[in-house]
Amino acid sequence: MAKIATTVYEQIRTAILNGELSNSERLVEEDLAVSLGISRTPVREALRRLAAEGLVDVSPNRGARVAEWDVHDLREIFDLRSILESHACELATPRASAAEIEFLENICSEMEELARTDLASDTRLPALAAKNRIFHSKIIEISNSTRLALLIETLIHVPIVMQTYKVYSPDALERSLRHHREIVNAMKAGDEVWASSVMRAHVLAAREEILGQDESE
Amino acid sequence: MAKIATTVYEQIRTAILNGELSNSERLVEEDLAVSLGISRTPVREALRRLAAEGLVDVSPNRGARVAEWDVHDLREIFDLRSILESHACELATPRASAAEIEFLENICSEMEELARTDLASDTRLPALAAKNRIFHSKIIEISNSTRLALLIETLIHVPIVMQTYKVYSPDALERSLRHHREIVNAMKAGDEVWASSVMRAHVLAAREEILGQDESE
DNA sequence: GCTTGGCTGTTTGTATACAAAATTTAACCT
DNA sequence: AGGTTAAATTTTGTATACAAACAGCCAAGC
Repeated sequence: MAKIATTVYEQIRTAILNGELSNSERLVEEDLAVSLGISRTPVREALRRLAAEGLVDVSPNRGARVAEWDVHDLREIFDLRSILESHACELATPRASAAEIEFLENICSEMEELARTDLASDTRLPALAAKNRIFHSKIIEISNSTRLALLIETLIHVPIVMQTYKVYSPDALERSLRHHREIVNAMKAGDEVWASSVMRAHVLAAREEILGQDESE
Repeated sequence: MAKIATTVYEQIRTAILNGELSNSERLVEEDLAVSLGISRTPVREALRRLAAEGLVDVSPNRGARVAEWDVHDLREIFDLRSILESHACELATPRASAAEIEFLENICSEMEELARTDLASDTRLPALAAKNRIFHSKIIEISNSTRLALLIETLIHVPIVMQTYKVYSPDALERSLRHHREIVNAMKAGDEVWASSVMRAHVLAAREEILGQDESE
């Protein structure tokens, strides 16, 4: 029952992230409002929030379009993620409690289990992506830096993370899961240099996996 | 004239940054609107933008307050700045043209000149802070990464940078200027590791200079 | 005396109405 | 026919009006 503006924000957001709104499509406030059965005011607020996040571009008096990113943008995003998430690891390592380590280990086990089984099911990839997201979020949470969390948040657009697993080869997937394990082991050992290095490699490996695919298009 | 929302956004922003709106003061939409002679709508938009930037906190149905930061927040900000700005240096170094290097050298000279003279004038510190900002911005611009620029932008709240120079001892000021020179030299030499290392040190030194003062309060 | 419940005033959230700007359409002139 | 201008339509920006949520307060009950 929360604010309509928040609801519509999430709706538009997921619509963009699922590719339902295609390339640089215009987002007319009135149209969105009537199609959602509400007024322009909350639509407007939602669009501004999306603009602040970089998911849509707005020009004065000319309205909003869904933002577009090319290979260069993706490189930037993964570069920055690799830096910021490895920093999160560095901060998190000396702070992580035994319970938190265990939590991360459980995620690892669950993901490994998912990867082994259910190869046919099309719920497998979304499930893996969701667990992956929890894993990374947890480390950021442990790092206990609100601003760092905020920066990474604005950088990670879920659809990309989602697609990550879509294009993953079985080999890349296994490497990814091994990275997760290694990160937790490093944190458990209290070795923040080790942990942050693996995280850096982890994100950069994902970058190459995705960009390799993209360039073949 | 341009959009009222943008104007009022800038007004509130500078008011906050100049400390005219004190500690976690409530920002009532109606009050701001009447005091500016406009309606609530653009005020609302301005407040949301400021919230996205982290300059104000808004709670649902409870309105906006100016955000507050403590020593811990400042540590976070400078830590992240040190990482991101040093990354900017790394990216900028192989890209910098001769003209851009010269531009940076000129800024260095101008700042050194300012530091030497005008010791009494109270325009000296604002002038130094302004040049300092241009120096850092230029490097970020050369790095040619829009997202990186965006992240740093959201991190740097001008008042803090301003205060930086206010609390600087003559010794710290000289070190800061020498850092700038060294950064440019490293970039000129095409040594991105050198350049980014100095930048990292530069920002971390600023952090200690400021936090040392803050903790004595 | 302390808590609890509802009342009132204030403030935010949403809807609608109107004004300004931009884009499209159409007509006009050469 | 082509291009230029002017009206018409669409769309954003701002103002206002109304509804819902919240905060403070007083009174009633335990």
